[in-house]
Amino acid sequence: MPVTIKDIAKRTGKSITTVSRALHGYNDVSPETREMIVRTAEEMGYTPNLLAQRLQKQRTDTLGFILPTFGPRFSDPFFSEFLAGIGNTAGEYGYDLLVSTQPPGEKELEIYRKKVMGRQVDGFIVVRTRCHDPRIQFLRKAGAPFVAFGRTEDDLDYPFVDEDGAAGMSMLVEHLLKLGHRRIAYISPPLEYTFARDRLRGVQETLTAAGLALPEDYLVFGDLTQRSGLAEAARLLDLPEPPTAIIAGNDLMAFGAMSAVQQRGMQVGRDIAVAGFDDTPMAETAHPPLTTVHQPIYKIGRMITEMLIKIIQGEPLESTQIILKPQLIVRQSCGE
Amino acid sequence: MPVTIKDIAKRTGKSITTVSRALHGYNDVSPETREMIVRTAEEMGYTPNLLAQRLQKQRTDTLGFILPTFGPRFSDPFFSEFLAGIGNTAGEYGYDLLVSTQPPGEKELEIYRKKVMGRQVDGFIVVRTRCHDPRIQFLRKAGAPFVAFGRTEDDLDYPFVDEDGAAGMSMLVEHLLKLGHRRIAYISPPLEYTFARDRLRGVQETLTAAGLALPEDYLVFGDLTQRSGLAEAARLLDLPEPPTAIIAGNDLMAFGAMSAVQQRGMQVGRDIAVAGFDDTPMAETAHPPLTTVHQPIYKIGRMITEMLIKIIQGEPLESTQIILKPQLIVRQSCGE
DNA sequence: GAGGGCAGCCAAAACGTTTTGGGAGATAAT
DNA sequence: ATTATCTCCCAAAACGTTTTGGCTGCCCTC
Repeated sequence: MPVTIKDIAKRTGKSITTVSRALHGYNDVSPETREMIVRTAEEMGYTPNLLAQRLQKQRTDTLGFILPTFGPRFSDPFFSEFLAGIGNTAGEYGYDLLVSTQPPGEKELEIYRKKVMGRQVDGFIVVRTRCHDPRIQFLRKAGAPFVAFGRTEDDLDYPFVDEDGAAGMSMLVEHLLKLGHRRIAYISPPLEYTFARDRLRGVQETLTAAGLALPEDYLVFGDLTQRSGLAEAARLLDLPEPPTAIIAGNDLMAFGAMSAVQQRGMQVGRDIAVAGFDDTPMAETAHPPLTTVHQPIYKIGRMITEMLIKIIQGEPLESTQIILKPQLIVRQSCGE
Repeated sequence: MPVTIKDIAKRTGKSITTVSRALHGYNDVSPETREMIVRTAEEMGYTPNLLAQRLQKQRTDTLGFILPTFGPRFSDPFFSEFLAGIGNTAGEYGYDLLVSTQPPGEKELEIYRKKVMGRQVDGFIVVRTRCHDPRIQFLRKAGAPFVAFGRTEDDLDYPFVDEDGAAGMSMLVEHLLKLGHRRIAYISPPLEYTFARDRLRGVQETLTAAGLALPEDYLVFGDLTQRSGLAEAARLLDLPEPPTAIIAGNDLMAFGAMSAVQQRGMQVGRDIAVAGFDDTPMAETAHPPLTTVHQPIYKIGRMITEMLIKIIQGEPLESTQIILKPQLIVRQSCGE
């Protein structure tokens, strides 16, 4: 049996109220009584029952996060880092983190519903926003606090942090153009994701502005995994007129593309340029080091968590919609 | 105001008891009443308050998992996959997953204490066991259900799943010996981890059995990151008599080692062999594909979660201490 | 010596459930 | 006509807290 406040009351001969108030530092308890209560609490190894506290307080001090897993062998360095960001921040502010893993789809919304309406979490962190995201529509309607990583295409007013993916891609394409590339291909993430559209738009607009275009067979689609990056890059390389540069919509697919190039005995950075997006930790230590667009993933995790906590606590936010300017990281995978 | 069972009682004119029992399918409620109650509950958008349910039931239906993050840019594909395994399994069994991120150290135990004693979780999943692991000692003493991924060196009786790291390394070293390598170096994870000792032992014993030894300058230590794999491999390659094969204690460090080799203009698999351990998804799509020892990470996550849930529910386990036989995955990073 | 103010304490309600231990009324068995 | 057996229902306690709205003495002040 765990020891409760009632046990302490009995032991000290004080009332439940007094014990509770003593432990919380109210000033209507005499110093001696407080001291005695605190001491016995410690002696008896008292730990408050968080469930009871929360039920009473009507707050859970818990943040919800649903990790979009795709298939069993899910492994995305992006999310490890993001999770570290929100986990550490939540911990610092005294919040817990309730994580569910769920592929997008049918049951996804049901989880959000259950957690929110069952008052299991105070707020949600939503990632990988889709163009018309049912999760955001639901959370808005339910009046639940949340912050999203990424925008939707519906013109809704809700708090989010996002990176300017179009600008990032634009910088990347400019860089490749400057290096003399004219045949640039793009491996896009699925277009249901808003960030995928942004990035694609960045690629297309910049090419168009340079008097080029993104030919149909230079635009292929991967599912964000390394494996699909390899497969799609292979298809590009096997074209009658293969590209001289391949941009992938995220680092993971870029790594796959690098492997595809190398499998053909070519050298990345010399024979063909490969670039990614995200700047995951591996980009730096890959061979050759990957030219990519930096997203401060960990920091974004922190920002989003802090925003969410402020919203929950009713504090005002300086700005509710934040779009970060990307940064081009030039390494060796596109040559000099 | 969320709608409660009391509201339904008022609306239907039935008692709170009856509403609760109707919603839970007890058979002492007439079919008509039940039907009516269920209908109004739905109409009113009732969702049970999980906090209240849990307080009453004295069970949280929540599993705890503390993710050991090292530094802000934490990103370990191993844990993504493991997390997917436990997350999905927990979800299937109706359990929630409470995740904390915490570097090993001081405050670590405090978190375990708070979650367990505060009755916030029904049980814990412990990973990256250390030789004398204070977490395991604590959980045992507290009588909290838990299952560990990995053993300790204390001879304690507690449920765990582990892979036979020594056997795995043994197979790997045998493989390299068969390929003719005699100068084999090893990048070890920190020896505070039990798995690191196992793997090192496997390397040493197999080399010794072959009449070789692991010279002192061929044994270096990394911190499991790709970056440290690169740095340590660089040191090995700069030795007056560099090794012809480098084994890394995990895949991530092996990737770093591959980069170090390639940076020196050498070709992995031809000029020098590199091998890893874990068989993370990237091993297959790396260039060259990495020879490594397979750990069914996702499946282990599932197994551990299922074991923990059984323990919590008081069901008997077929076996409480499981040691999996490893599997050598030969790819191209060690040549033919 | 009445009144005010203060320090220190506490009973009871509340949070939203589930479960216990009945109890009323109808029907069936003796 | 009594007893037993159902069927359907419910009041109240319990889970472990926090908070509200007191109360009791004591000391001061006039």
